[in-house]
Amino acid sequence: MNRPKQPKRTTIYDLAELAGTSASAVSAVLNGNWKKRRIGSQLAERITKLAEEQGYAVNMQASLLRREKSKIIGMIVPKYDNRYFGSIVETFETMARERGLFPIITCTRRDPNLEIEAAREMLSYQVEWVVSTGATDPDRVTDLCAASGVRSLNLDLPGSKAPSVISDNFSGARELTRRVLVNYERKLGHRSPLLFIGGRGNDHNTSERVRGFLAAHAEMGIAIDEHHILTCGYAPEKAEEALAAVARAEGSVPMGMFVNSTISLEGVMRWMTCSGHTGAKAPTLGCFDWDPFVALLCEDIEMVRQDVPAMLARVFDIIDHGAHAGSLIEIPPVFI
Amino acid sequence: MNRPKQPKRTTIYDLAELAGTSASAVSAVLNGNWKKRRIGSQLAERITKLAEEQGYAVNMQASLLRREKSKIIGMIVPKYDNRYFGSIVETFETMARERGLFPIITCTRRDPNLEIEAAREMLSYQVEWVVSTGATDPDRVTDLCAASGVRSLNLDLPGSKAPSVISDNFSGARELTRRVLVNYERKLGHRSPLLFIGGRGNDHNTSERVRGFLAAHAEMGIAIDEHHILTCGYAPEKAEEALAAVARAEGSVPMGMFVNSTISLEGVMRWMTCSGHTGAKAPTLGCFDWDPFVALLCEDIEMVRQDVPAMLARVFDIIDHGAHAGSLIEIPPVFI
DNA sequence: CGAGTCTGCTCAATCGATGGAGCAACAATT
DNA sequence: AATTGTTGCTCCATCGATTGAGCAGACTCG
Repeated sequence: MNRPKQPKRTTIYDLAELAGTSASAVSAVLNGNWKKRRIGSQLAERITKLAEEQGYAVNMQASLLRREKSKIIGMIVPKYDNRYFGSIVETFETMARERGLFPIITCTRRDPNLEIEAAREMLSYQVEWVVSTGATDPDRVTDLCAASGVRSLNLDLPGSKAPSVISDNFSGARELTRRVLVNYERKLGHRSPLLFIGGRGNDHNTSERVRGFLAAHAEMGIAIDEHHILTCGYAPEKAEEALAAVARAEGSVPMGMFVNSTISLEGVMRWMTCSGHTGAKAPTLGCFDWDPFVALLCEDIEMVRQDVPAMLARVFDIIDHGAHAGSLIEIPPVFI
Repeated sequence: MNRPKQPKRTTIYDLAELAGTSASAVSAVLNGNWKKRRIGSQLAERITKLAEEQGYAVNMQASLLRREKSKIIGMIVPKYDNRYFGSIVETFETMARERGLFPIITCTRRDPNLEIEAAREMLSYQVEWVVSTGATDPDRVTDLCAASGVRSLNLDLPGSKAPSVISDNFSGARELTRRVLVNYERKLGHRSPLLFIGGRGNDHNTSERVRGFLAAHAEMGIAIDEHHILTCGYAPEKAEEALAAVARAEGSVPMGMFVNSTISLEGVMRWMTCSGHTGAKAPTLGCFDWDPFVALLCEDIEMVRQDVPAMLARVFDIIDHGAHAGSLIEIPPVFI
């Protein structure tokens, strides 16, 4: 730093004074429409240089207050603790920036109140769009946004009042179940129904995956034990406890499982480790989600990878070109 | 929605008109200092109810423009693809909110230009602090911020011009190395030097970890092969290639390794899988970072977990109470 | 030469919220 | 009755950038 530290930030008025010109000329030059405003190129250059020297940065608050569009886009996301949401956020940020939008992301830790709180805060920042990812109650967010004339959009979990982009849970789950059933038969020499674990029974994704799970069993003529559909929630502890409970009640646990997310898988694996179901005694697994370490380290698991790039491409397609309020776009997940 | 959709957002002027009062009364009521401004409680209540009914949300742009402090705090983060950065971001968000700060987070994908670009953008939004996490060139960010009178702070990787909060890499690496050396001896019946892989040779964390790695070897009287310190970068592919290159050149690879991050570990495991170093032939591993699936699935690995809550506690301690510009705070990582 | 056009700029209102200053109206005190 | 104090509000300048309107001066053309 060769300049004395400013007590206040440099403004266009400071630059105008330094350049011996007016604030509006400075503004026009710095936001690029000086040609339209017929500012001479010499003056433009002088102002640009001065701005650089002074380390000038627009005051967005002032700029946005005056402008009609904020170019800010908000995203609500439940957690950062798995690859799926991580890549959603990273892709979202990148794609938003490519379009000249400024992304604001808030993690709501699966707390419905925080979701609303976060949405409200985003509205205060004049966001143009709110993307609710995996929201517990997306329609409430949509209502809140609509009341302020802000458009919204659901990702991962659908809502009824805004367009939704989600994975094709039914087809993905059916295919995943098929594969696990085949693996199971190959390994143990006989057919047997799988156990479904993880997720919330009343969320769309989980119920669609259960439907796919049941369809695959039906296709292969395998009867299912309804007690083995454990939609116990997403937290690892829940899955761990649910399996332990089944083991306690029935003396054993099915040796083939459909796990609804990597988060639940963490609980399943904890249970496997604690109860000694490892190595040869490890169950045949399928997981509706992907993690690189599991893919590398786990012998007997089939993973579906949700197609995050395709999902976000659709999200921005809707942002750029619109969609019907209740439309549901289902993106096929990828098998590796 | 029982109200017609507003073409424009509700402002305090709209509310003032509806309540038959002035905008300043509305403002005073809604930002909570109506007692100081001697607004009657009946009017206050009426305004509050109206605001609720109309779904009013302050225009932060206008509010911040007028106020002296923005209460916005920025964080730059390299990636969202591992648990370490994920929990940094999640903890940061939570702690910022607890203090009434609004967090803005940008992922720079380890691109030095994006780091500067992101910092510049944050300055435009009048952030009060910028936290550079794992930044390639943190001092450049600090300079940029200082030129606008904005304070900054480094996390994970230190800089020389702003206070830095990092892991105690030396002690952590020394202890981790000791443990892996012991595990190796227990498993194979003899002592042998480990291979170090991952990270950038010229970054502070990596060089400190190498120092700890060497110290542990020296303590135990084990000589090291300098060719086996592979600071090949962070990307998984780099680690994979580096190991393949050693195998090609020397015919084999040391059966004990110190891996510098989970990202590099991903590459190491890919190499292990591809080259058949699994099961009994798997190397004894240590990883300076933690991942739940690795911890559960990998037999022969020792992991250090960086103490994210403690690190962020110190970060906010500095934000709340200050620290010297160049101070370096080292947080001991946790062994599980 | 005067009217019209073009160039290069400045003026001033504006966005919405905030807060210092001030003004009625009424109560309390001397 | 005159003064002082209190309550409950309103007025208006302000934050910094943007933009429609407008104004000199130079240049063009019939």
